[in-house]
Amino acid sequence: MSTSIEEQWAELMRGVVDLHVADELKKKLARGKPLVVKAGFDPSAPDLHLGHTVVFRKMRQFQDFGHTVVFLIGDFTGMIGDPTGKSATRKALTREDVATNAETYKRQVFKILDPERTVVRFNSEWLGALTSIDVISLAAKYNVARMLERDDFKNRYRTGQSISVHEFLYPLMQAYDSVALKADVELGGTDQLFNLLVGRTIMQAYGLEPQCVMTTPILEGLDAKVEDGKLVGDKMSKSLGNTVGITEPAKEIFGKVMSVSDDLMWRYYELLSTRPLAEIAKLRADVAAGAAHPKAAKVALAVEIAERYAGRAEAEAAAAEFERIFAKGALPDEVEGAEVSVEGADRPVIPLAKAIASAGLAASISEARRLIAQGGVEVDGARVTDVKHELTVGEFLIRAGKRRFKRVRVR
RNA sequence: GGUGGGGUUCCCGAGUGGCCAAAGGGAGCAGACUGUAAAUCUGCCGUCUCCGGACUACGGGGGUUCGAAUCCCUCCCCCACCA
Repeated sequence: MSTSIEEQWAELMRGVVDLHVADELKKKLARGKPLVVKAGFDPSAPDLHLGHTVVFRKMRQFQDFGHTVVFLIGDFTGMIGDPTGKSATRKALTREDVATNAETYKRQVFKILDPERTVVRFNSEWLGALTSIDVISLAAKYNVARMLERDDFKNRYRTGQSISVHEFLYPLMQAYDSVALKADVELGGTDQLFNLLVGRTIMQAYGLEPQCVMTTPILEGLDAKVEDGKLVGDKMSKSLGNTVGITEPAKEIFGKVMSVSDDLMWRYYELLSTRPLAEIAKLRADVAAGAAHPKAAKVALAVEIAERYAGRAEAEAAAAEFERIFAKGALPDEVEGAEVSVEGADRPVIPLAKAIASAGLAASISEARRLIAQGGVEVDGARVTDVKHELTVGEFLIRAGKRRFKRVRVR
């Protein structure tokens, strides 16, 4: 806790979208006592990606300044189901599921968080103990008009779509978590703003000092692009296939980060890098002025991220291999093997297109033919453009496109 | 419950009897260029092929027709507005 409040402040505000209320937070920090920083997570199967890490990084910053982070697993609220549209009744998780998922969370999340300063809690602990009377008196502390201010509810109410009564209970339960934990700060994505603010109101109703609320942005997916000077793109999400999972191998993490557009790179720098903002700003200015190379900047970012989740040696190896394959056009470290059979004893050959398809280098023979015709195929280092090319018995190194290689044995 | 609008190739979306393997966009892939799997440009983008073609495809099933994604019947599923 030797860091000055001013220094803490600058880092803590980094990448933050909403903060309620700045003065209160300053006051809390000024007391010099470790704050209780809470963030809640759904107990369904966690498969964390970089998008989730934005809030984890913010949690880590608090830890680095000596504060205590409560990693709250919403096993009880998970049973209510987050009120988001009509997403069919979610299947209830068993106690074992929750326990397994919690372990998975820990394994992944401690790549970022400091285990020493993290307290893992489950909200069934206190929510499960509430009686009906308790729940009703909790419900009495908030009113429907304000509940309907939430965008999601507002829209559904306006258009006459259904809002189940229990959905109103979800934010209240989440708020009660803050009461139970006496949270000083609650963190969440911008989509959580309303729920987090309910926490403030409810805490006050229980006679507690209200928590401060801080939201972090929803990270754009790998495919985000810049149009008219603005970053546009969907959020990073598993179902959109534009994620980088934090348990992926270094090679994947590195390659995926490298595939991000130059514009998006700066956004990732801001939200995912641990480098000081001033340093990033300088790097960006240097790149813009031609004094620094954008590729070098991207490599540095990709290494930083890959290193954090896959280890230093792995990250460096991934970077080296990337350079070798894409910049110099050399072979990857390991080339997978595949076996294909010739057409028959009387004709001991196989059309190249067919070999490519059955070796799994192309989805179909037609696709393999196109690939050949377009000049995307090399056999033992020599480009083959003849669609009718045939391979005889033997072993060949086949390259299909830029990054698919296989050592194919024809027999 | 009533009324209206829909379900098309990976996604969005045009097509309302033959010129439709089906416009356009996105995604994806390849090539060129480069600074990278950025950006940009060009091309490809159902399957199989003895490269002549053949086959499969427009929610499911049935029918009309020489011929249907397009017309008719029926079933299933969505969405919008009204109560």
